Amino acid sequence: MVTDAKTYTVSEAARLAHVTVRTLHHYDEIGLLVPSKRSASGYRLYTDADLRRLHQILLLRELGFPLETIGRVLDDPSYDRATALRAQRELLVERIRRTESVVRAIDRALDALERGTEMEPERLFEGFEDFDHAQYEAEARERWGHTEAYKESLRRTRRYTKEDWAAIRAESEGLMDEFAAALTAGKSPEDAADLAERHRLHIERWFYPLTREGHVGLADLYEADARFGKYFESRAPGLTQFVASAIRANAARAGA
Amino acid sequence: MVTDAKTYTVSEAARLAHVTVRTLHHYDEIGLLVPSKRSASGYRLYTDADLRRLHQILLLRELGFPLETIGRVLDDPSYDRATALRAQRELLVERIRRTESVVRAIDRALDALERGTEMEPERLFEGFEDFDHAQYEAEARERWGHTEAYKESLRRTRRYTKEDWAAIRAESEGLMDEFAAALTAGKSPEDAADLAERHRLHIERWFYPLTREGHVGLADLYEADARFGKYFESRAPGLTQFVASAIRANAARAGA
DNA sequence: CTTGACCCTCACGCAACGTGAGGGTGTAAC
DNA sequence: GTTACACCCTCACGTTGCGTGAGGGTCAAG
Repeated sequence: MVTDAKTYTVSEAARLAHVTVRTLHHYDEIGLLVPSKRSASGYRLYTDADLRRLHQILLLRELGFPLETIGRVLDDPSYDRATALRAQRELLVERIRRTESVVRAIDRALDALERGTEMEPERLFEGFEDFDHAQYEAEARERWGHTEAYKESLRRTRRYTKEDWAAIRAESEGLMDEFAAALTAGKSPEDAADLAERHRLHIERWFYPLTREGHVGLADLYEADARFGKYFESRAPGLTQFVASAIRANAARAGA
Repeated sequence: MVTDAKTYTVSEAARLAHVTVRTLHHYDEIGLLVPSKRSASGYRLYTDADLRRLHQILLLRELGFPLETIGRVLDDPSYDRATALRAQRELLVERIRRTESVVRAIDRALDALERGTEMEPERLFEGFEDFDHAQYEAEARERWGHTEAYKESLRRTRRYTKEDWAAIRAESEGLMDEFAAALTAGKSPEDAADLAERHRLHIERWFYPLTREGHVGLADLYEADARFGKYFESRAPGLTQFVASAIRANAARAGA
């Protein structure tokens, strides 16, 4: 691939992308979008590749993801632009559907107004049940390691109801509780291997196929990502390490 | 109208509207949505009317308006729910169109990827040219006083291009510059009446029919709303009062 | 050289909540 | 009556993602 010689100044890039210069400064500052070049006088110079990354950033931002998450996604070794674009497309289509739902609720409200009747509150707020970002994100975090896995989980989860999500959450929380209990009871990671296996099956059932090798990769992710650490540690100090070790113990005994 | 006996606790209202309890606390705190009742123990109790107001809040929030603006709109004496719903509907439909545009840009990006070609940057970011809230807001501020006027201006402005907006802004800025120059030169508001007339015609041309009486109402708004004050004062100290007085002088001489 | 548009870094401030802390209320079960 | 649990209150620190200057440098045209 030929080196891209065309560059844009910060204001040019901002204008093209419909964002502010300050936004681009900020993204540079936090390492989200660092311009590929700087002029001799220190001016930021953005390349086409930079603009493509910016496009991804704006798509995910539009979908409501926090910048920190966006950065992690884009920097993941398994990140693949085509797959990401497709996934983002699906989420955007879903968003359109929801907005259409809001519009229909407006129509019904206008209708009720003209008839002098009242709408049920639930129907008034249709379309506002935005997908739960925390939920999506927690689950998404378990996916990012595997792009194909992400795709598969998207295929599956798109049809999940609130009840499904509630069940997923209950099951997940239950497993975490049991991990915490095992740790508190002084058990070793090897003793918790069954729990790890159940955890793996939980992901397999609800999200995507997960080999034990993949599970170990996930354990690495748990240890590396401070947000997982925060989640686990809030339950029991040392839980992150414990879960990760249990996962490794599970993989090791399967290999035995 | 019969008094509405049905009430909802804060969590019930939050669940119905798909927002958090904290959000409702916050809205109460800032006076945006104050529950109609409180129980003997101090619990917030929301009525159906409260939920209808919340619906409006969420619609305008969804469209990107700041809460302060939302509050002003809903508290305006000329606020009319049906008209507001219709206007919001139109803005939401526009938003759907823009998101569809984003999706089409994704499709083109995927196409280019498969062909190994590159997209023009402008086309990559199509759909992200979100309507300029500051612009809309500045212009909307000139509308709120008259609901019919708002409707008319919406009808007109929906088809305005970026060039139109640029022209509007240039004209508006130009007028403001001339007002500031007149003030700085020590002219009286009476001497600036012609400018006021041009200002009135500017609004008539781009937004809605504006009588001189209506123009005076606008002058009142300029003086009453701190945000206008901020805008004018940033150009020249005392400009708010000057413009308002010029508008009144213009109306007075037309009556002479 | 001057002017005007653009560039840089630095940094205070804000909107809109999120997340506890600490304590009260209501209801059902024991 | 006590306990447990889910919900309620106010208070308040903190976060995210910029907006808005301040103060000064760069570039190109007149």
